[in-house]
Amino acid sequence: MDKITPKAASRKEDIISAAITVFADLGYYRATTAQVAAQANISQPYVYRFYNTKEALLLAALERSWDRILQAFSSVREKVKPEDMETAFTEAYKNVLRNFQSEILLQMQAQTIQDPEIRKAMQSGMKRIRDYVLSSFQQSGYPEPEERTTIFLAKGMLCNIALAIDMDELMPNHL
Amino acid sequence: MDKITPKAASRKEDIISAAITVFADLGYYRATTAQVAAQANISQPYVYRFYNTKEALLLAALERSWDRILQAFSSVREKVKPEDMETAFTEAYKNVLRNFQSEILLQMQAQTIQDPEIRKAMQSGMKRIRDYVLSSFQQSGYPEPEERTTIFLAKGMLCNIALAIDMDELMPNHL
DNA sequence: TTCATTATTGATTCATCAATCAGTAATTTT
DNA sequence: AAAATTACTGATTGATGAATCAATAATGAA
Repeated sequence: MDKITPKAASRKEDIISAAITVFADLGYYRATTAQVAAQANISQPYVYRFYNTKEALLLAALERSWDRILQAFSSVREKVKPEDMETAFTEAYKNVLRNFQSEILLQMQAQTIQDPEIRKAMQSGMKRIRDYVLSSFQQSGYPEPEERTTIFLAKGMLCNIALAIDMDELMPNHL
Repeated sequence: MDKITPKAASRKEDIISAAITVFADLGYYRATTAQVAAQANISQPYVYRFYNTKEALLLAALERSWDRILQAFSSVREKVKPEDMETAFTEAYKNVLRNFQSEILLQMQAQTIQDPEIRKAMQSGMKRIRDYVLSSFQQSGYPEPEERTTIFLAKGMLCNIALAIDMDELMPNHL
């Protein structure tokens, strides 16, 4: 039956946090479940009580990282005047980069993993973000919202890279 | 003394090609030197006659991938009128993506590898490209060449991602 | 307190892989 | 054709890691 007790639920969260840190730092394939366990202060086998495979853990970690970005944008959309939408989104993303670097690095890792399950997760995450940004730009009455969305996303991706390889010169000016 | 015979030089190239394919496909850490060797039709130990470590092989592969892009741009710059520069660069990059997908995927992999040697290689590769594009845009008399270079690179990076996760909707229109 | 459920781990397994070594074939030089 | 150099491989090693199992501790209910 395996009921989900509060304690177990919080363990799951701990493990995801640990996985994000370790995977981002070492790379998914090089990182070991033992390192994730250590980071979460539990034993290696116990990880498998919550995630049946290393890949399931990666998927959970990715889900959190996509939720994070969407959450950041959606908390902005309520508060801000239409004409400030893009600037506000940019600020929101800057904060995600500052406070959740590892989640972004993890996404970058996952971009190049060819496994179908991972690929699906990345596609759907990317689509959620794009759709949200596009519809926000449309609602804000921006001209050429598609092109503007593309450029917004493109700058975001360049930003990720600048962060990952530690090259400030690469950062888009205002980001 | 280990003189470099023509045969050895061509073996080195074969191994790099094989490494690019295998690393891009499986990921650097998951890929094995035996798989690289198989792809190059040689035995696994023989790889080590040319590259002393797996990482040295990755560095060589990365160098080729950066050279490829610079080569593509520089062969364009000679042939094209200043006002067509950006469009021509875009076309040139499109061709690289078409014909050397694996090299791009490999670069994406390397973006998230934290090792100092790899990081240095990525920084210097990225810098070479950016400097070349920027100076080309400047020579072409484009207004705001920095901003234009940034957007050009940003769209390129988004393009890479669209390729990697197989999402055509993400592709910048004209690319 | 006893029983049941939930939380957790030590020890192990089986597989895999980077790197080395010690040697054999092929080719070139003399 | 012998010697020397270059090309190449089989076998091995030592380490490591995902996943499983069998068990023990802790917690809560009856």
